[in-house]
Amino acid sequence: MKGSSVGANLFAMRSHNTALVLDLLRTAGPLGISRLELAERTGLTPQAVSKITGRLREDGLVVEAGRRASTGGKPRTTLQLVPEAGHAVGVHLDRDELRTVLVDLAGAVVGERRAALDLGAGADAVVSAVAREAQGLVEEVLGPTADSEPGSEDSGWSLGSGWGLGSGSGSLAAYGSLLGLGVALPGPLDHASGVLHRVTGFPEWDGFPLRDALAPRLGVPVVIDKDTNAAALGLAVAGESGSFAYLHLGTGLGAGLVIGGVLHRGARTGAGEFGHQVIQLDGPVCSCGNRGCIEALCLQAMGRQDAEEAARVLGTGTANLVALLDIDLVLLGGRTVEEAPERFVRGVAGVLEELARREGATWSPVPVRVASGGVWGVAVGAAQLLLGPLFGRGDG
Amino acid sequence: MKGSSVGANLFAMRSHNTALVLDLLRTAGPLGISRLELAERTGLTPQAVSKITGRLREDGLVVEAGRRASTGGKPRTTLQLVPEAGHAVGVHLDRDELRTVLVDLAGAVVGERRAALDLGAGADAVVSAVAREAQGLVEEVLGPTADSEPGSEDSGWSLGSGWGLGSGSGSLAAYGSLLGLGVALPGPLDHASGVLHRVTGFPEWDGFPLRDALAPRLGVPVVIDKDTNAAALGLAVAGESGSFAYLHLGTGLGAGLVIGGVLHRGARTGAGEFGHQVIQLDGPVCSCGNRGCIEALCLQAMGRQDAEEAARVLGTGTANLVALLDIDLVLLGGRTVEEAPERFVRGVAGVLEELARREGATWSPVPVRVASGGVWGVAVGAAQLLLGPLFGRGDG
DNA sequence: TGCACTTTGGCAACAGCGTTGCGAAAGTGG
DNA sequence: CCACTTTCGCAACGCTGTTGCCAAAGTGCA
Repeated sequence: MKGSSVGANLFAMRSHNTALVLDLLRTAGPLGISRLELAERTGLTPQAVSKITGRLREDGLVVEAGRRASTGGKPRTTLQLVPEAGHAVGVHLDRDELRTVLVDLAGAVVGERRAALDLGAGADAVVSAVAREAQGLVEEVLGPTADSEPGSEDSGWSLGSGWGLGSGSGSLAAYGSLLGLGVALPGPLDHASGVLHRVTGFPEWDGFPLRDALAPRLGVPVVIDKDTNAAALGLAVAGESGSFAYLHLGTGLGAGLVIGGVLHRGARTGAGEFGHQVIQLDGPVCSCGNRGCIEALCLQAMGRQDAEEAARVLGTGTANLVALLDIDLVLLGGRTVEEAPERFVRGVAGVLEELARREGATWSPVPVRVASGGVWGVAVGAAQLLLGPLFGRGDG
Repeated sequence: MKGSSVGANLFAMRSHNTALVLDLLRTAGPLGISRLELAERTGLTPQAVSKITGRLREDGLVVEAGRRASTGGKPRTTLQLVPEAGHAVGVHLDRDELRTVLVDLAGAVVGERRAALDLGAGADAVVSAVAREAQGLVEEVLGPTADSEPGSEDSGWSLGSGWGLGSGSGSLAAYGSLLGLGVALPGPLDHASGVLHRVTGFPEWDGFPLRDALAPRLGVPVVIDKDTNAAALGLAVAGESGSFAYLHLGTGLGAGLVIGGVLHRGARTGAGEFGHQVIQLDGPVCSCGNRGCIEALCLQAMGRQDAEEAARVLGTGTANLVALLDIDLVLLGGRTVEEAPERFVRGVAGVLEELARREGATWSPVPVRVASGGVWGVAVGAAQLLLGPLFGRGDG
């Protein structure tokens, strides 16, 4: 579990640099970016960038897009990511609904589905529903399986193949551009092993190996994570740089932490436990059994229709978090926030501003914003569990 | 400020692998470690390890130490770090005293000094005192400057030279093995620029460029950091692996966070602000102007001689931190802890155990221990600000 | 005592990485 | 039309870790 206690070799170096270049190409979007600009921003020499982008072009991930205006010499040729060269399915498994998206390499949502779901209906029913939605969405957007075209389409290359999952089996294995499927859901779980722990309110899920139940059935890699982590990862990939906290107000109250551009999961995927931070010693009893948790105080205030107090409670907890980690930004999301975004932003920002004023801080207070992505944010972030590693985000 | 947005080249790869090998050699201690064992633990091939250790031996950092027992073939040759090949000075600048240590490459303290000091005596006096103590300690332990031996001792190599600080100037520049000096002190400060901000209780230090005041005078690199960060770094280098929090109870109450083996400073060296976490909404007024801070509640309880309550307050704040970051270990240190270690350990551990019990946790509660290092821990950690980068710890 | 066997670790050749030197390509501007 | 600027690829290079091979240095059995 030590940070980077593993030796580097040439392959690792190439992967690192390739991911760096791909990430810049992705960020540049449809406008493209020139080789020299890539060189400046990575610190690599122009020649190294040429070699790397040459490989990417051979692999079909990148194409030349156009030319910049000349500044007195040969104009720069811009390069562009080929979005359809890679896809990932993202699934947001919530207590009462199932949102599924198909995301391309550029991070664009190219298809989405929504279905009602009862998390308490049992493992078989839920796993089947996820498989059905994912398969349906992929077929709808990417068309029928490539198998149906018998001509040996030997254009050489595909991102999704060769994952050693018994290729050929599984309903989605034939889609060459499909990297896999990410599933985001609430309860405590273990990202590394893909096993659930005590999904709150649904004891029958305790210990269920969700990843290993889905992967063989679909024939593509599956990654699972907490909903808050997925949303935070999605925001990080979408362009929020540095260190930030994503606070999710839905059925519960959780956080996703991105520290230095990297999602922080903790040793047991337990990081981000925000709702049960105690900010009122001997306060009201919470559903978790403890007293004075942020969640209990927040719910109590909301029950009294006292939105001001709820925002103050949330703000105090956020101020603790901001001070402890010295982060740059706070993003709010989740159903409850979507209902009255400005109120929560103002409430939380108010507490942080007062704190900064009181300390006579030399820095301006940490900004508070509503997270982009809306109700689909978690599903998109789930897809980024597979796309992120290509760009050097996450544990790939 | 993005994590690792910089391209890697062969030099970077070599540095990384060399640091990895050096770290394992350091950890192995005087017993030594064989080339094959290094290969297994780094994932490098034996031949690569042979090349790396060959360079280190040429540079005088490593020597062959002995042989292991044979297991049916040629016995493994063990390698050992040469501790005296590198040194660093660590300074703990506290409100009323100045502790200075000289640490060798293996992390052993080879000299220490303690002097009374008044942080309010003004910048000149304090800077002079630091310079005097450091210079005195180095001369005492390492002997008179190498300059005094005119014979061209061209054994080739030295860690400390060539730092581009106008070599030759400064009283310590002539010690080839001296990597530099680390200074740890309480107040808010900026690690990157080496500038102090509002050292609590001493407004005259606001904005003082401590690093740039010391470095030219001593002629060696100087790094400054918060006392809690230095102590945490020292513990990480000393062998505490994974993620942990170091809680320092001295004049104030602060924390140092090590996440995944790496010290987390935050964007403005502000991370670890623990004493002013609010855990009692509308609680008693704190010196910081806020209400219900851990520090205020703790001091209040201590004032009532209520050590139980103080430990419970500390435990509650610690439980918040542990849950938020999902860390593996809590270490306690500082003068107040040294006075009654067991009481604090039991108090904090009690809160964490109760929490785990209430949640019916599948994992055992996070362990709580007293930090090794005692009252010299901060000074040793300050020295590790310079030694750590050699072993891949920190921003070197 | 001798010989087969095991294990270590260095030498030499190698493949792959980014780097450097150089030149062709493709513009601008007088 | 030509000098100049800038981009970017080819070829040679230096350096990295890797592989194949072999000497060195032990153990264990006949």
